[in-house]
Amino acid sequence: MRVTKEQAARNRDRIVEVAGELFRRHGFDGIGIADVMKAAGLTHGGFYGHFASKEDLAAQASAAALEAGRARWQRLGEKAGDGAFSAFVERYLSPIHRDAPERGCVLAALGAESARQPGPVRDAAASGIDRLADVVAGMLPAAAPAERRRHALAVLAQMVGAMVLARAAGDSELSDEILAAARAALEPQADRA
Amino acid sequence: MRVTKEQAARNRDRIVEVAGELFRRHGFDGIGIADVMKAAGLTHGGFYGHFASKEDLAAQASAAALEAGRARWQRLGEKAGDGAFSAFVERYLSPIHRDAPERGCVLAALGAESARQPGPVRDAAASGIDRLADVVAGMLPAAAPAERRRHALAVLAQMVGAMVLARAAGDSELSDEILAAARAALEPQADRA
DNA sequence: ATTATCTATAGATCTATAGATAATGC
DNA sequence: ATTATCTATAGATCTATAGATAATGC
Repeated sequence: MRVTKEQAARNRDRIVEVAGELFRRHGFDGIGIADVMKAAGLTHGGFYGHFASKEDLAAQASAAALEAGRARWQRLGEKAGDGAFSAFVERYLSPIHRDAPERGCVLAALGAESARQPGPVRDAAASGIDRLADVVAGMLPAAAPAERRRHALAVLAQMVGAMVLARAAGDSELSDEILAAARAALEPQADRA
Repeated sequence: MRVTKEQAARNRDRIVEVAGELFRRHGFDGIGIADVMKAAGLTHGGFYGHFASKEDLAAQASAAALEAGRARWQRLGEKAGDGAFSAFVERYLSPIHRDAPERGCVLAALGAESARQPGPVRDAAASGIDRLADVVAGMLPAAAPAERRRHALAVLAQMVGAMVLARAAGDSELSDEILAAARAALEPQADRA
């Protein structure tokens, strides 16, 4: 039953990864330790060798998924050059993102719930917002730093809110309408003063 | 133990009301039937005389709280006249709203979770978004109906997203920064073409 | 010998129901 | 007699732990 130290480390990483997906899809309270471990191909009892508690896992899974998202957005921005902001808006506000929350933005999937979680989970969310705002700011037209920061936070809010509402609207026509409305509001801002 | 028909109806309304508050504060999965009934001053077992299931209560509490919010926003708009949009933005994006989710916007508190709930709860959320967009549209500068609708949905998304992020950011400085950034982005739109 | 994982379970909590109780409303 | 509410509990689920197992790593 025992595995190598390297395999144990891989198992741990895998738990964090599948937990990130399952929490995003079902919410922190919608998934138990047993579900996570089963999805990772391990047994329930093995969990506490890797993590102190469910809260501990929630904090680590949040932080890891937020950082993975930030890195992906940054790569997208670097690849798209001048069109970075438009490419980002198109990608974020797509039906594909809406329909796959488990691989999408942590803030849209778990933002409201994170606010109710204990310290470490909240801290991960707050730090994630801060770093994502920096990435967005890098895609915006040149401006004074303070204005750029404000603009980035406002953009981030609009995208997260549009995704939350589009998902709440289910598979109705309204859902597509919300995504289109936010895209229409955001895209002109790619070359705003 | 038995009460009058009128009192029983009041009890039922009270259950819906306190459930709306408790769900907004703790999430659908963060509150049990026993908690709701205790807050309403009744016992656990009495619940199923009023509702078919927890899901049934969640749908009714969502619909009632969304409608109460819509009515309040509409009254605010009528009272503020030309300054309706600004007044609405100021009120919605206030620290007071952020710190009292149990009396605040259902979409910001439960939007992401509603998306994962069964049919009736989701339907209530979708219908709520639709009606709230109408109220917001009524506060916006005159324009072609289709453009007004798009604009209203984009505004709603930005406000809901800002509130979700401000709550996730906890009581950090970042939280106030997010609210201020969204206010700065929204208020010029009161007299946009 | 150490330790990563597994089996099994304790203890708490949650939804839902069954049956008793007692006051309303015919 | 009807019925709104209460007491009590069944059955499921969830977090966390204890002790056993077996393979690694000294």
